[in-house]
Amino acid sequence: MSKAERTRQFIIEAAAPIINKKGMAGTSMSDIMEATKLAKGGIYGNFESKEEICMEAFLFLRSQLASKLDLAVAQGKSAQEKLFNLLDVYKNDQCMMEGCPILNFGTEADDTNPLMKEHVKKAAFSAQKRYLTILEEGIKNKELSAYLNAAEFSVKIFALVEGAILCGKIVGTQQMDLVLESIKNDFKRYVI
Amino acid sequence: MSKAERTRQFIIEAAAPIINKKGMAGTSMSDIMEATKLAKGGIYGNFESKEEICMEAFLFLRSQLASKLDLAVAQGKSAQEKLFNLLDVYKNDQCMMEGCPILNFGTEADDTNPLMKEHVKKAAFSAQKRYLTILEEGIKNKELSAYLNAAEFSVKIFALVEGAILCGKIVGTQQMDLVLESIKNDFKRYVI
DNA sequence: TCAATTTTAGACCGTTCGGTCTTTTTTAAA
DNA sequence: TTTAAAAAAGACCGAACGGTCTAAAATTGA
Repeated sequence: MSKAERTRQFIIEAAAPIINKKGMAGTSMSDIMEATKLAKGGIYGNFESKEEICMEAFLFLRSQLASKLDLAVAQGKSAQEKLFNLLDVYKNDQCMMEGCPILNFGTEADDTNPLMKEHVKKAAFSAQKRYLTILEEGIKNKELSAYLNAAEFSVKIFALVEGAILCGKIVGTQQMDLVLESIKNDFKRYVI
Repeated sequence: MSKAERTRQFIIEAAAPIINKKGMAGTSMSDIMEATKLAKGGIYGNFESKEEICMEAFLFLRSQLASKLDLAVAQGKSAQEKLFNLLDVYKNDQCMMEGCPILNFGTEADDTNPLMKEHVKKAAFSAQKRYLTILEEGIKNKELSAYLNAAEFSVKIFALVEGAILCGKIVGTQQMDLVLESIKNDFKRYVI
């Protein structure tokens, strides 16, 4: 890994939480300069534009979150454990309190940035896919009722989780926890 | 209504959809000047700052949406009709496609603008309250099971609706419709 | 260790930002 | 219709914006 590659990665990781918090339009290059303690040249030597940094920041946040979620899922032995572990990441991980990048970047990019929107769309699909896999395996293993429509339910869980995060940001964590709990209750209806 | 009051209102209504779409940070005064065909002086004679315009824009969008929802609810005769009418506003009203102001302003304001956050919080509460009233009346009228926890379910509906809107923006309207339908199915479980 | 190369600093660029202020125009009461 | 008051125009402001470029510094292979 060359110096430039390391610096590039360092910039991405320093900028990502700021952009996630303040938004793409709301984050200035000087914010990123301050966070990295780098001068203009140090940054623009590694990136073409602020937009490129925003892209990479999103991809970084997305894969960072994906890793945490995948790990949580992997540690569950049953479908229920897998799903509940996953939901508990949202509930407990304070690093997550900056907010879900899908929610943050998605609401900002949808009308302004088609390329970013496409990346967010992919991220949403893979989040849904993660739910889907848990549910389908649960059905296959006879843990869950075959009457469960896994495809639909995975989208519903996704919507509930994103809605829960919004509740958490705006109203407070009690509401977020309440919604996350309701997902668990919905799920339990299908446990055999 | 004085000239100034009319102009003020005109600016708010012209700026609101732009701010809702591009975000507060992403909308510039020149965007607003272009939309209103007014010069700087015409705008700053009626507002102290861009932030004030953003505030008023949010309050306008919020009350505009509230009116539509309240009307839809009022036209329903049963609890089920009321709720379904409400959900159909989100499903059908293309004016709504700009996105829910609670979602748009909420994700941007949460870390940056405490006053705005407070207004969004109030809006979220009153949205939940609208669901709550429908549910509580439904229980009182023996349309809905007394076992329904109206307070919790109203928060869950709120989260699902906001999640549905996000799905609609990022992935597509089919997913939004799917989630909105799932709310109806959840609700039906409590219909007596 | 040294020289070629890569990487970073930071002065600099034009543009756009939000906001002010004086002048002109429009409004509206007499 | 006149005139005092209110409202809008648009030139102007300093600051901050994203981005460039050259010179200095740090890295790296020999």
